[in-house]
Amino acid sequence: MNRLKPIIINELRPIFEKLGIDENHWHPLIQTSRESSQGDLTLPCFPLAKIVGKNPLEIANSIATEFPSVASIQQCNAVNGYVNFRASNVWMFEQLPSCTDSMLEKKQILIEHTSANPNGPFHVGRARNAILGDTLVRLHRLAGNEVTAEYYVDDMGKQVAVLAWALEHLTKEEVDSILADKEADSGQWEGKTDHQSVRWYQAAQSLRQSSERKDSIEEEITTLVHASEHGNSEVLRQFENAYQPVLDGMLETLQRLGIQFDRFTKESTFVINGDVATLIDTLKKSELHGEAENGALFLDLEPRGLTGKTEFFYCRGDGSSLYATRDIAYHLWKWAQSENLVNVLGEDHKLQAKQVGLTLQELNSKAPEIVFYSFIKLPEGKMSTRKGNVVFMDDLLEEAHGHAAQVVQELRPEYSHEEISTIAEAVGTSAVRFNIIKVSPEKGFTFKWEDALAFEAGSAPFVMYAHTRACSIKEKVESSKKPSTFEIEDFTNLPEGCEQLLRALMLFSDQLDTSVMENRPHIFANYLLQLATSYHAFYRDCHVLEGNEVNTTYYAISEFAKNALRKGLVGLGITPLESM
RNA sequence: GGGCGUGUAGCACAGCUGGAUAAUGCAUCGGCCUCCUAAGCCGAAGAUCGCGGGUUCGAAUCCUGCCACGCCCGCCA
Repeated sequence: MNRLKPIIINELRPIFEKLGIDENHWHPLIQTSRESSQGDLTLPCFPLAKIVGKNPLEIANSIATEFPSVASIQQCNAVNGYVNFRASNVWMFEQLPSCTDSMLEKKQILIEHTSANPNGPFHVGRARNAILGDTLVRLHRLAGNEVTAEYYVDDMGKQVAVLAWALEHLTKEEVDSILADKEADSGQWEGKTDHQSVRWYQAAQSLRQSSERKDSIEEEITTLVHASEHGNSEVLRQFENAYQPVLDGMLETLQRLGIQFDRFTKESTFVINGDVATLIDTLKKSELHGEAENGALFLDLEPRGLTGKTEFFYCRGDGSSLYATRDIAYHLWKWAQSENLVNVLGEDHKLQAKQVGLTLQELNSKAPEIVFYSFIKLPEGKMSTRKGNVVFMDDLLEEAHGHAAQVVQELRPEYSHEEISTIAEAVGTSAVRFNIIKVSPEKGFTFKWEDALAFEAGSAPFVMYAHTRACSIKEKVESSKKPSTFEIEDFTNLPEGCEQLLRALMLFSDQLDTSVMENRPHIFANYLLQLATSYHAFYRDCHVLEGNEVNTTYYAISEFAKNALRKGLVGLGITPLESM
């Protein structure tokens, strides 16, 4: 309804000039109505009462009385000190072709997300990052922004080192015997590289903890880590051979969720090309610079507002860099690639991100925008690969597919196996995505199968179904032979469901823009539920096909809604289906 | 101990730059397929918005104290 604002403001201007109230006072008061039954936009007059020394009810009344009659506004009335404006049906109908267009200025943006260590299969704990990140990518694209989706590959450091060490030193038999006391692998994912490699990683983790060899193993791993951090190309190649198959497996899983990346940037890049060394030299010259007894270097960020432990270490005593140091080098590089940066990070990275951001500012660069999210827990508690307390994304998606197939089978027994499988895949993956994306990221999230696989109202299939109904109408209209048509000429008295849908469509760009501006996809997800609900109401009240007659007005509205639904679904990474 | 976040019906969740009767879904109870796909629609019931103070014409929303839960406070990544 933001498109209605300029119209209203135009008409209000002379009225407020007469009242002697400055634009700065009344302009920002105009807001979307809380109660849509009252109107579309509302102007509360309470704050104005003080300025002119009048009763707010009086002010509201006089504004409403003086408000001229305009084609775009159906109604302007005063209630309890509020002035309510209601858009006219004709105006809304005219707006339909452009209702999905974002009103924001287009920008260039680099979104880094997921960036999970390639040391094992994707689990649902990591899924929130990937789904949140990918949805942001999609919504920014829907809003017309030029987006690069980027994955930062952690190709050095301890986790990869452990994996590389294990692959070099352990045979399959050794791995099997070390993991023998663990729950047996179902074997379902035997052919998938990430599931294979993770067994070596787990075996190594087990040895590091309890075997007699643990000290020597630790030493070997530490040697590898340090070699990688000094840019040792042979070790880095060994690492790559270890992690690449795992990463490929993870990406395969993500692909199934519709998640893809434009670019992969390796952490080691900035060690090898000297950026990290240059950065360390620069930081040494900072006025915040400090040095520990063993030669390790830090920045004291206290003067920049950090509290608690304010030393931020960027260089070890042996001269090697730390993860955060490389991250800063990476960010300096990213700023050269794009005007806007967004990172998606777990809440455990808050302090780290603060340190990186402050240091970037210290270097006359900027801190990126960051979307933080809380972790996904399981009902049994925190997810932990070591304890085997994980739900693998592959298992989840398989389960979702199976469950969806069962539902389709029951609901549409006439469909072929292939049709059922296609629908089940779309419904299953979409439901998983939607289940995670519809809640605000800072909210703690407990993963429950029953929620992920709930296909009723409030879920992805609910929205998909609205789209399907619209597709079905289109097909019926197109296949009916030379239907007679009629259109509605009087828009003043449309059925409730029709008005509701028009109103919902008018909110598309508002909601998309807010969602994109604030980087909060759940806003748009919830809006899409509202849009679907409204379409169902329209479907209930307005029949496009009545006998052999096509109501072209309704048909036009249905088509615009179908388009909006499709765009919205794609924006959330949900697969729009023609039939389901 | 310090920092950040969360606390809204039985469950889950929206609303948080202060505004009207706190929105939605699940679960519960009742109704709708001779009518474009019932994965839908209609209705009922269900909320001391964690607790206490404060600011205000007006507080779920802002301030403050307390309580509960989560995350962080590595020369790890």
